[in-house]
Amino acid sequence: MSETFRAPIGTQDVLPPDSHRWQILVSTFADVAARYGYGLVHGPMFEDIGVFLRLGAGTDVVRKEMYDFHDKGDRHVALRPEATASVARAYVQHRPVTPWKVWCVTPVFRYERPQAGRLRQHHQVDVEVLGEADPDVDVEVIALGADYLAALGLRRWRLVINTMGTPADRAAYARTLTEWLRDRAADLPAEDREKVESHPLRVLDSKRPETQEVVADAPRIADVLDQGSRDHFARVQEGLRALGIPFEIDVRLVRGLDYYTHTLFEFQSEALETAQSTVIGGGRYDGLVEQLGGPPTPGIGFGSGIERMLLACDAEGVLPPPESVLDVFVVDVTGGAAARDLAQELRAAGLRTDRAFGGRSMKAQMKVAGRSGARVAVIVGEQELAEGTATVRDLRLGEQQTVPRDELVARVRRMVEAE
RNA sequence: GUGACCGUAGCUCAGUUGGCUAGAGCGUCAGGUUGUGGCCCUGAAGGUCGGGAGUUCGAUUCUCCUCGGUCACCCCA
Repeated sequence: MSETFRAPIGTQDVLPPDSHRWQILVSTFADVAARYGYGLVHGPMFEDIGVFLRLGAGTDVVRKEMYDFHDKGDRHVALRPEATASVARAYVQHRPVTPWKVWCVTPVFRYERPQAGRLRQHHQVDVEVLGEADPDVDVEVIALGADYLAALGLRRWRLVINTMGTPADRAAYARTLTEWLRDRAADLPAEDREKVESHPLRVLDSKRPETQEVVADAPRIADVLDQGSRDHFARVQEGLRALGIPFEIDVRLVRGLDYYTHTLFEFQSEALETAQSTVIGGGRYDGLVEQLGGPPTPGIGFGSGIERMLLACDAEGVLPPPESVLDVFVVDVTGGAAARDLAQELRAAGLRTDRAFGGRSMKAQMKVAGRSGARVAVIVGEQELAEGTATVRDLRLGEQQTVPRDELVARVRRMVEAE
């Protein structure tokens, strides 16, 4: 009977004033995306599960982390485990003119064990460009990410890039690597040994030191890339250098989604002490649209976790302290009708206004007014009510004056605007 | 999915070698003024000591299970 509930494991409520910080991130991202000419897209938070299965059977996100279920019409659907597949599906469905440059904000669901910087429902801002294979697009997308970090005021991060080449390059490399690893499997920890046949690339970026020792002189992807892939990657590096965006190449950077081709990149916060430090991650996915039933269409994009970016912002102390969300607070000890009417009048004039309810004492109402952060209190007592006036108090200076009602809005506005 | 640590009021935490009505600070609410906040003083509300089972004369304190939290692995934003 008195059972209580909490937010589900790995989810969180975002309440004021913290929700304000969210808005800062999203609006900052929106500004940057607009500066690059990207349009906003909204889409369903769930899709036919087939959309996500195209991410690849070797992907944990698909294999074991999906929130999937059968709806009342027995359709097998899944909550978004990432944004790219949904956007690609929308592209196939609507066939917009290319290059299609879009961004979105979306919740993302993954059935994982939560830890610092990782949730079962988190939120991402995301950009995607479909229909353009030019390596300059890779550069633009990465530059957009760097500008986002800069706009937030973050300085302690590094950009790591790598290339997977074409799907053929990738497959060839995986074969080469498997063969090479087979001979050394005995030296690998059991967890990584299991991946030799199934996901050889994942052995490369294992965190285990024993594995890193073995893999140190493994064959490199660069050794199998075709000329086109080499040229593409070279052009990306050239672009980043030209734009003054510092980066490092990490030949062991793999990333978990199977659909990546050519350029892969991650922005990692160096201010975060946690194990999860990637704040932006993405790459090119030239085969994905085709796998979703569309025409051969190149694509590239990245996702950036809002919660994790907030952790990075905290670690660098870059977000401004929350400012007051109110201009005026109306105190009325004559029954509340005056507060009701004056508050609406002030709001109609564009002033951010709140009031006390419940007919509390003036002292109690003043306390709420003080706590509200409003610059001005408008006070109506029996005296003001009788003479058609209101008392206007500057809560910061502690000075007040009684003015006729028809001068109220103008007076309050002047005080709010005054420094 | 695996492992470690943790679980006392809304929040941050005391506490008892197992034993009378479980405490503090902050917060909330009400007073200290006849119409006034931020400081100060007083008081009040608020906890089945996460839940269940066991050991015991007796458990918030010991054991087990479970749920939840945190962090790490895995994986990823």
